[in-house]
Amino acid sequence: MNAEAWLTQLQSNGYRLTKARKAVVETMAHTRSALTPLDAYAQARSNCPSLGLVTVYRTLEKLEQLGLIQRVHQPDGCNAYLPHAEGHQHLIICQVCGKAEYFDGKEDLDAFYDRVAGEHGFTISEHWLQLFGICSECK
Amino acid sequence: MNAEAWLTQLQSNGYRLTKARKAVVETMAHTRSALTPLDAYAQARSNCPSLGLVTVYRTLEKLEQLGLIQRVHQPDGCNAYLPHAEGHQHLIICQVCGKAEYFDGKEDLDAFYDRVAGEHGFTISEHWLQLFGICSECK
DNA sequence: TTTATAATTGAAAATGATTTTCAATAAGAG
DNA sequence: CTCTTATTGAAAATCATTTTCAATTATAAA
Repeated sequence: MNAEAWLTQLQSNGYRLTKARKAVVETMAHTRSALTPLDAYAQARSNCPSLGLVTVYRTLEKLEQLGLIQRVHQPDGCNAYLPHAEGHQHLIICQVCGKAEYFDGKEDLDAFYDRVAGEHGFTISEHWLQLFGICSECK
Repeated sequence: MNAEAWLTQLQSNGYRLTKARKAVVETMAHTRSALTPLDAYAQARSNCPSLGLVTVYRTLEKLEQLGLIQRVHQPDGCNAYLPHAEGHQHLIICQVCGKAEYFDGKEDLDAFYDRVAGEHGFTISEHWLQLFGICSECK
């Protein structure tokens, strides 16, 4: 998608552009499904065979800190990452192929969240909404 | 809450009622906040000082299989458990004291879920909705 | 360009959570 | 009460992740 922009972002934050980092960025910036460190490692090694798993962990950590990727929680694990989408905080995920898409439900949900929060006497600071199922291609 | 019923449930599934199991059941059945294995271990040991952490893991596994507890995913970890609530699949959780409450939003949300699923060409089999914030007591 | 320096690397060791192994114990059927 | 077998806790094993460290390499300065 915008691997170039990610590299620029890394560089402007004082990080050096190495072959290993470029390979991980390339992988993460283009993925359509959430990748675990091991997934990213396997894919990125085709661009950089000498890549070590440790570097994948370190790069994912930096990308998350810069807000370029985000951790995705799923029934079968919580250590996979997707490109972060600004203002689209909800996810719909295919449990067969793993494809993840963001959707925005702000208008529909905010009033509902407020009502629930009020009923329980809570002040809400964060919310998670994720739908799991099967995409049209996997049906 | 219904620790007795949980013990009956365990027994009728062929499991023996031991002091260690009773202590873990007592803890999990009454908790108002999600407990990690270590949390449950610390609490249950006041009822059964000889209790081992391994037995906590084994008991939580059985309780989950029987549908008496469920795993709760939170920003700071995904290995905590709450009593399972039938038909109330949504959670609102206090990030200060950890208190968790279920809420039912079926009528409000099902149509929305259907619309999103349709727009993305998905068939939905499961959904997660969780609100995080601060409860009235912690404000 | 070349050089110098400090960030980055991959391998190996360390860590921390969870699981497995195993001999001793104890629940519960008879 | 006795016997059988599930269950126990401790220790060892495993697995994902993090840290350590000497070697490498990106990049700023000469």
